[in-house]
Amino acid sequence: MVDNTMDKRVIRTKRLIRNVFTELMEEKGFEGITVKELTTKADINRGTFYLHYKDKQDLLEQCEEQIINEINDILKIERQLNLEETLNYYSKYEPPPFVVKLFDYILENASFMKVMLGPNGDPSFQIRMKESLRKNMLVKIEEKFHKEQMMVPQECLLAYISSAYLGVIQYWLESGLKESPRDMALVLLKITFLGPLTVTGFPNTFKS
Amino acid sequence: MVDNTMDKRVIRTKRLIRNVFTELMEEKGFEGITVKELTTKADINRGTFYLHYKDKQDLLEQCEEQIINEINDILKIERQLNLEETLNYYSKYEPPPFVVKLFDYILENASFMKVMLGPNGDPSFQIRMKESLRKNMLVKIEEKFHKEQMMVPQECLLAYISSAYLGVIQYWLESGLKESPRDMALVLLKITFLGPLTVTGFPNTFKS
DNA sequence: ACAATTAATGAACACTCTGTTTATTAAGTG
DNA sequence: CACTTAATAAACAGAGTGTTCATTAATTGT
Repeated sequence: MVDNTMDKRVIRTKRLIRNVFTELMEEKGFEGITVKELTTKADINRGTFYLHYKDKQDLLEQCEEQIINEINDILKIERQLNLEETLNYYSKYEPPPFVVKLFDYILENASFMKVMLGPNGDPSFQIRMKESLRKNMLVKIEEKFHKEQMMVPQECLLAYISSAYLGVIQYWLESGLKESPRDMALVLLKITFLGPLTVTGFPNTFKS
Repeated sequence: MVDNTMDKRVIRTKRLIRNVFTELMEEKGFEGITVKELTTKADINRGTFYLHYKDKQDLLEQCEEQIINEINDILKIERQLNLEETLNYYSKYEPPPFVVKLFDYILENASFMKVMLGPNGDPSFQIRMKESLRKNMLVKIEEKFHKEQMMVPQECLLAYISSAYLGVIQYWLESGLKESPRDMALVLLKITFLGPLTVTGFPNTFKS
């Protein structure tokens, strides 16, 4: 537990640990990881691990903390974007830049994100991701609307959208990142604005 | 590992183990549970645990298997419901019965579901839930539409909707189950058919 | 370039939990 | 009531944990 982040040895060791940690999470999940195996695979002394982390839970939390902070930064920068501006982007078939940036960032950290949001991942990390998405929602509902004029409870809608967004991110990671960040941002924009039913192309007779 | 499910003692012991398991999952998560503590809290001999389960992983899987099977049964019974029929329900502001039944079942098993879908839960269980939802989707996209007429990749839309559904279920469990199963089913129906933007009540000028 | 600093190592420690086995006790069965 | 079998108690080796300490090696600032 030292915070001297300047020393080359510390940087090297921490990077080693984190890389092997990601691999092992993918392989056997957090439960299945032992500090012994982790350090053996990273080719460092087991005692060295405890110089930097309290235990493997602490390692997990430190990794997650960094990612969540960086994602919050991306979403925060352009927090001012309101619904009209977003609609304006949509009318030009152009996704808002901060959504593209989010997908760019996920792409850069794909291996970690894929593991943490996958079947061997950490559900509390998924919840924190949804929390970030909700606080910086594409459709900024809280500021714009009063609860009364909503057709469903506001909390339900926020849960719906933020979960849907995370789900699409999970699909993207799981299916091999074939679409571009820009395309993915457009997908979210389209489904959210047009609605799931409309994007299927089903002739929508009752809506008016 | 015995399958004599008739004996009163077996039923009692298994029920004890599962109840304490749910409590401990809530408290400290799967990682934090030890067979020792589990059996102490359940007031049974540690050896007895191994008479019924290979290890705690096996216990988790057996519990999940049962729930997933029962949910699949609920969703399968009415699998035949097609989009027109669902739209018909919607036009009468009445949710399809099988969606209400799903929420009824979740309510009955609320403590287990809340834990497994919460921050200390099992992400692979969440994935299996989404899988069940996708296979028996309210909007039965696969049968009804060709991929070409879709405005976004079909897989993305399926990920979007199934994740959104699960997210609303998670919200419902987390927020104390205040709404009725029928109300929750209606919420899903509304958001999915009208779209997230429309249900906010925002004047929708560009859609036509 | 060198002395000072400190990260990394290797070995050892007591401790906890695991999964299995054995003989014995107690409960449920027909 | 006799039979079957689930539950118990105690013991076991094995594996991983988190800590300590003396030693080695790498990095830093001057």
